[in-house]
Amino acid sequence: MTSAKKRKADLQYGVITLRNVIGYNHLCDIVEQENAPRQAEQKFEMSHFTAVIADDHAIVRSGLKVALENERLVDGHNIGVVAEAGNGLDAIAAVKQHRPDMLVLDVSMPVAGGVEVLVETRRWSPDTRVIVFTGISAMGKVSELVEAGVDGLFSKAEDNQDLYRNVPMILQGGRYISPFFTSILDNAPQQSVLTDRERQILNLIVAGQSNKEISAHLGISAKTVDRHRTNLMQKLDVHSVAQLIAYSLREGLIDPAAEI
Amino acid sequence: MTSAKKRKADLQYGVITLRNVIGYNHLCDIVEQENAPRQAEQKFEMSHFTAVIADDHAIVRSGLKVALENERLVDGHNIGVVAEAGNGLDAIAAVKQHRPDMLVLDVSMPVAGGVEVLVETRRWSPDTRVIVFTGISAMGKVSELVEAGVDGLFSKAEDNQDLYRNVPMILQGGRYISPFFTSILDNAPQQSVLTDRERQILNLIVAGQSNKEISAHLGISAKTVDRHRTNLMQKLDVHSVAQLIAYSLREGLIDPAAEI
DNA sequence: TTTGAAATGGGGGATTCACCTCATTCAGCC
DNA sequence: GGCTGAATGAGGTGAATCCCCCATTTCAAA
Repeated sequence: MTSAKKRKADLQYGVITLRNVIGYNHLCDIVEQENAPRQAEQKFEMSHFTAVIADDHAIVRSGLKVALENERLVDGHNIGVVAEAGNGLDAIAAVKQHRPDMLVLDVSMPVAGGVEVLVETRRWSPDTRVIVFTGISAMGKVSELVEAGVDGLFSKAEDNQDLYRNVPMILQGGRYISPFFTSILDNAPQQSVLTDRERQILNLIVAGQSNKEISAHLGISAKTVDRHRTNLMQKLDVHSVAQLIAYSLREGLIDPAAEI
Repeated sequence: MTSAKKRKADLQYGVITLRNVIGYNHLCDIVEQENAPRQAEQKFEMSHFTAVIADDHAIVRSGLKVALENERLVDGHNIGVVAEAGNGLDAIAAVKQHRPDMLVLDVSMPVAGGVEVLVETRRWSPDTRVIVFTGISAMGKVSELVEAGVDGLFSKAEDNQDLYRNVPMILQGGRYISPFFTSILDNAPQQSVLTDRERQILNLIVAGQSNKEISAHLGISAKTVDRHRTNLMQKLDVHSVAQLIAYSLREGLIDPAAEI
């Protein structure tokens, strides 16, 4: 009971958009399922695997398709790409329909992001191995993915051989995070030292709201917002709104394309 | 003479990094060369073309290589990829060495960006047709590329058929900007209403510097910086640093990955 | 049960920001 | 020569920021 409450708190302010899209009670259900043991081991003897590819760039999808279906790259494994998706919703639909052995996923996609697709895949097709192949390096997103239980995590900026070599192991139930990302996680100095409330207020600050506006929005005193702001800046070692926003950008906390 | 001076002014503060890397007098020389007529017509009868691919993601390079070398995609044209580059400097080196018929280029690359590679290519291999294939949509970068005289401009977010279909025409001396980007250029409201100095100060503001720091950096009074800041915000119709940064991000004036 | 972390709020002060008005210099243009 | 636009700089005002001080309450962990 207490652990459920804690989990609830952990998810509450993680990323605002995520909470708005599917609701955080729903999210808790997903985490319950995700923590249940998976039965991927029964596929040990199979030689043919199905895959779904989700990336907003067609050139990446076609490149991945060629690479995955060429057994000389992914050694000894016969992989067939049964569906491609150019956005998050299409990816979720494809997973529901095909329930593939693996899903290769980008993080930044239109309509629904990689994290949403990951948790929805766990819900509708828990046996699907989810491999995230992305160009981002923002610490926030990376830790989100790992906490959500991604099975494989590879960077587009690195040599693809790392991906091809580890696909068989992941298909057999293994889990692999590329050194590119583990070093990002290791080098995170204070990472998630921010409290839920601080994270929430950071989102409103970078949205361009003043202390007064934030206080009205949250129904608390402007002085309290100021208090949180001070703690925030001390923790992150920045000394102005501009630096605060620059930090948030690097960590992927805000969406550059979002309107003010 | 007057037009040359005007061009000089246009380039002076376009993007600070660009000016720092190669110097703006050098840039003017490149523009002179770029405006000179090209002699690509002599290749009308050739059946084999050489290409260099530059993209920081290996999966995109391999996908492009497969697509370009498949004559069913690029109809009737035999294209051979003679070199690949994962960053801007490698791309420039490859162009110098191979002087290819075409260069397929991404905009956001490590070490040197797509615009720098484009102007350097014009300098060292003026006959090379430069095709930019990118995922960005920031108005600033797009207009920069068009002004620099890119031969083809295609979006990764759109259907790749548009690229494949137009490569032969571009190889024969044509020029093609995808509708995806022309609509971005058309919808630009006021674009370059900012003066050179204002653009420069905007860059320092979004870098997190205070008026005092900026005044010290530029050797002018803090009051003058304040003056520019006020004009800046009036022109862009924003009322806080946060909104200012959000604007700069949308227009691609700053690099989200840059350190403070 | 104590301890501590987190959220809440208040007072105050130094600094900076945002936005006025006004003036000068210097370049290019008709 | 006069005009315009850009850059420069001064003075001032009200608001907001940044950072101290202080306190209470709640809740979970030791």
